Amino acid sequence: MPPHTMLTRGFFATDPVTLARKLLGCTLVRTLSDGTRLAGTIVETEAYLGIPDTAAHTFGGRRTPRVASMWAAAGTAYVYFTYGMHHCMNISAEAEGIPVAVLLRAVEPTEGLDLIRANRAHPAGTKPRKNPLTDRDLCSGPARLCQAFAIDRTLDGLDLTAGVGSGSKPRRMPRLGALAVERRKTAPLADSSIVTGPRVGLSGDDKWTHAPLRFVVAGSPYTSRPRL
DNA sequence: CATCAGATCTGCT
DNA sequence: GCAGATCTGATGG
Repeated sequence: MPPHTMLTRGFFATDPVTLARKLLGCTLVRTLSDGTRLAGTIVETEAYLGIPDTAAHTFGGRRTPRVASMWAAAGTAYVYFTYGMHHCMNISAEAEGIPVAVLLRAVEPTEGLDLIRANRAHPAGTKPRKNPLTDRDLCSGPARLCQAFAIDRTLDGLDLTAGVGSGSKPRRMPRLGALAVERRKTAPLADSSIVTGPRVGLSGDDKWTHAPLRFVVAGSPYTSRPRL
């Protein structure tokens, strides 16, 4: 990916609600070790507000090795494993020491469709899928998009800005550019084309459970369920 | 389309 | 031990 299309640290160094909105329409890019490029347009995000947010992994100031990336500098990948078989990818926001992040919930795949389909049809170490997949089911969910893009814990802690801009050092620097976000070529999406709703999969029942912290591109058929 | 059980593992109690 | 920012296949309308 040409350097000028990468997002800088400054892009991510804002509050998670702002970042969740700004990320819509940007391109998630996964470059495999053999150079294969997988990409998709981000169409759904969720903001997690950290210490006061009962639904956030860092609620109450929790700071364990697993959630270290949420405390890291803006633009750090936070990839966690859950339900015994799924990965989910977030991008940390705000400055180092402020444990907030944005969960990537769905993308519209645009490059590397053949491999994306293969990754979803027959995930590594599992039995091949029984039923056929439609294109809109390829990346319409946080765990689905990780499967499609071969994103797992080895990418946790990666600096998505790859050193562009100023800021602190990344926690980890494995394969440079293995994971990145490209900026939108045009202006950010207008508020009128962003629909909000409550976050998905929360079991609580407080103001955080129902807060409109989920953001989707209006009318996109590539978002997850429940549709807004 | 809606609901539901099962899969399967990590982190924390 | 147990709950969890999930997904799939099956069943019923």
